Amino acid sequence: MVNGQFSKKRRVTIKQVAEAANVSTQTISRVINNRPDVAEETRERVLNVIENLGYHPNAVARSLIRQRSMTIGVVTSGLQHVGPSRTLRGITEEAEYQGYTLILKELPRFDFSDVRPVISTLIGHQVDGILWAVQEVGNNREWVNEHISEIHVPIIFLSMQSRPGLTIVGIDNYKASFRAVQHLLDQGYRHIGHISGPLDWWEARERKTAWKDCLERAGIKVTDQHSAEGNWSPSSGDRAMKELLVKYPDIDAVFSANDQMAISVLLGAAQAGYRVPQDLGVAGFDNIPESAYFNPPLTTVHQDQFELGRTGVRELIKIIHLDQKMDGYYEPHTITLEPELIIRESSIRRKTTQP
Amino acid sequence: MVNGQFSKKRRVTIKQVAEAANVSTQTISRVINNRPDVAEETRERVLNVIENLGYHPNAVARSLIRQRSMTIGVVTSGLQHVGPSRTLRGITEEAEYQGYTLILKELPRFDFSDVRPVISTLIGHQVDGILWAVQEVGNNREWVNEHISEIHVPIIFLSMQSRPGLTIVGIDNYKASFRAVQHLLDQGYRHIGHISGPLDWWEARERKTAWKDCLERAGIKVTDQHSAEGNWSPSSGDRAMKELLVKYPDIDAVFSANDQMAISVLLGAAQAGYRVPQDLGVAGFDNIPESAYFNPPLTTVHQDQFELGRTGVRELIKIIHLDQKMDGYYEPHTITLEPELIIRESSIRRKTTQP
DNA sequence: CTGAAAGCGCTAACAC
DNA sequence: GTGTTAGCGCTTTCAG
Repeated sequence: MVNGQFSKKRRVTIKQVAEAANVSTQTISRVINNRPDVAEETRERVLNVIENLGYHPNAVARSLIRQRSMTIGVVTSGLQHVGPSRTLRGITEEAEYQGYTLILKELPRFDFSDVRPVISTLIGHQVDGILWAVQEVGNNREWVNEHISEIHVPIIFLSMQSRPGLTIVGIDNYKASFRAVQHLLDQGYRHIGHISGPLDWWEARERKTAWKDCLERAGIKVTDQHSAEGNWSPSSGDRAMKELLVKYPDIDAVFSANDQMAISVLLGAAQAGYRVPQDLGVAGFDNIPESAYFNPPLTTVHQDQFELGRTGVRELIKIIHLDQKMDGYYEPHTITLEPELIIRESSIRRKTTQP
Repeated sequence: MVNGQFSKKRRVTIKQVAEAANVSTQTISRVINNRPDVAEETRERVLNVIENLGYHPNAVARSLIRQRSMTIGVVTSGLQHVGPSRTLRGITEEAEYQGYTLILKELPRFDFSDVRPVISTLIGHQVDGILWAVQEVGNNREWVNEHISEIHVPIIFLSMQSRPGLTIVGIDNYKASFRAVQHLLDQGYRHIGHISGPLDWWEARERKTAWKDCLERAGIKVTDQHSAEGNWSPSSGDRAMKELLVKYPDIDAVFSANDQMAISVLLGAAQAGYRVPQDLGVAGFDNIPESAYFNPPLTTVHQDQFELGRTGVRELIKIIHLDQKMDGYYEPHTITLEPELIIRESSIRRKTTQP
């Protein structure tokens, strides 16, 4: 019974096709694999039968005998956020392009650390490789030390701190943040506060450290009074902004660790009577599509998460191929993509006017 | 060679475990399937061996013999957008909860209609069911008429127009939009313009029709001058807003078909000297997290896409179970989730003040 | 160019 | 409680 009707139909097998076409299963196999050694006439007859019977080669049986599945396991988390889903978009596109099918697992939380069942499922499904597309949060990488040696398929990590023995694809959070803060300095802002992401996130720490380093290099002292911690959400940004306005009254600019919190900075500034960018410069991180239409349009860091996903898949497949050929030594390495600073109104200080 | 090192390790099979534990493969099978008919002592010994050898049951071989894979094929599109990815989040969670693994395919465009290879891949991978989580756009459902009968696994569609013979889970776009426009009327707005989504989208048409119907029921005449078409993006919202301000100078409210375009309405209004909500009421659709922090906070329709995904999986698995038991007749049906109107500042008209 | 035989890793059915 | 046999649907030899 299927889709409302009883369906006695069973799946069509290669054997049935063979019988219908009056050849052996071997010949069918040759046809569906586009082998050259089939008579043109036979091929056409077989293709016809395949079409008529609605035959789909059984990828499961094929994986079993070939010992490779043309399948990649993807582990992600937080798909409701824009970052992870843009990355996944890049992953699906590149995988499709390369003829790989994806098996998707989402962790319930970023800092979820009981990854054994997830890995077990993926390996059980005979994936040819694993793409770990979960940001490094808390101790959610601890399992790597213990279990990486048991994983006998190629694995690549996205967005994590570089460490020996692993292949990682990431974005240069530090350099990008440094550049954003430097831009605020260049515009004449001197009291630049920071709204960070949750500091158990590696990326949030990178961005915060860059902010601190950049200011200190400019001879500006940085204390705890100058930053507040959010959790990436607009509402946390709202709280952090209010906190910052209280504990850092001299503030004349904010570097927010993402755009969603930056929008609350803009709203909070308006409510507190600050004009942006005259009284308060604002810069964000992510370049979400809305950021160009914030009031005023937001200066931000564009990180190409789409490309991150694509690159991850591309590198993984390279390793899979090497692995399958069993030749050559493969050196784990870290690939870092360069984000770009997008300058918009929120940080362009007009000629200082006397209030 | 794996993860930087040559690895001679092959995958561990049930046979190797059996030899190491000095029992037959059958017993191993019993243990890994938690069958009761195994001596406690034997079970423990086997579990130990499994742990030591790092054995993972081969799901591929298992699917082959059991003729079911505990796998669901998910087809999606536009993961870079918030809607599809929130839906996917719901899908992954419910599937995980029910013990199903997902095979993910993303279509390159919403209106992509060459779906044969996608379906072929999924069926080839022996999925137990298919969840079609792509919105209805243009003629991207035409294939259903021709090919649905060839798909002999249960399939459920998300977010599409109800049609006989199919099981569909969707959100009541019409009712929700009607309610939003009614709310604007209740607040005293009378010249309510609409920025629609792209009209080849079924959902965009539903929202627009509801806007029109609601106004006409209130005795207000609606013409082409009163609406403009966007493509969901903030930049298209910006263009549409500018168009609307020109061709509908009396406008005193805007119902935007999504929040991303609504943000441009707010910015455009500010730039044109309209105060929101006094001079211009604004309502959106989606309730993205940022919308509560727009300036001013945005009245919008909350649609629970997360629940949409969960419900889709739940229904699909129900049908899969029915299908596998081969009993009872299953009546295709349409399930409609009710969105909720979230009223915020952007549409609450204060006591009318004389300018 | 085509076919026959063997087997991938697992489980259902049936012995014992 | 445990083992034996057969076979899921396909591809890989190897013959012809």
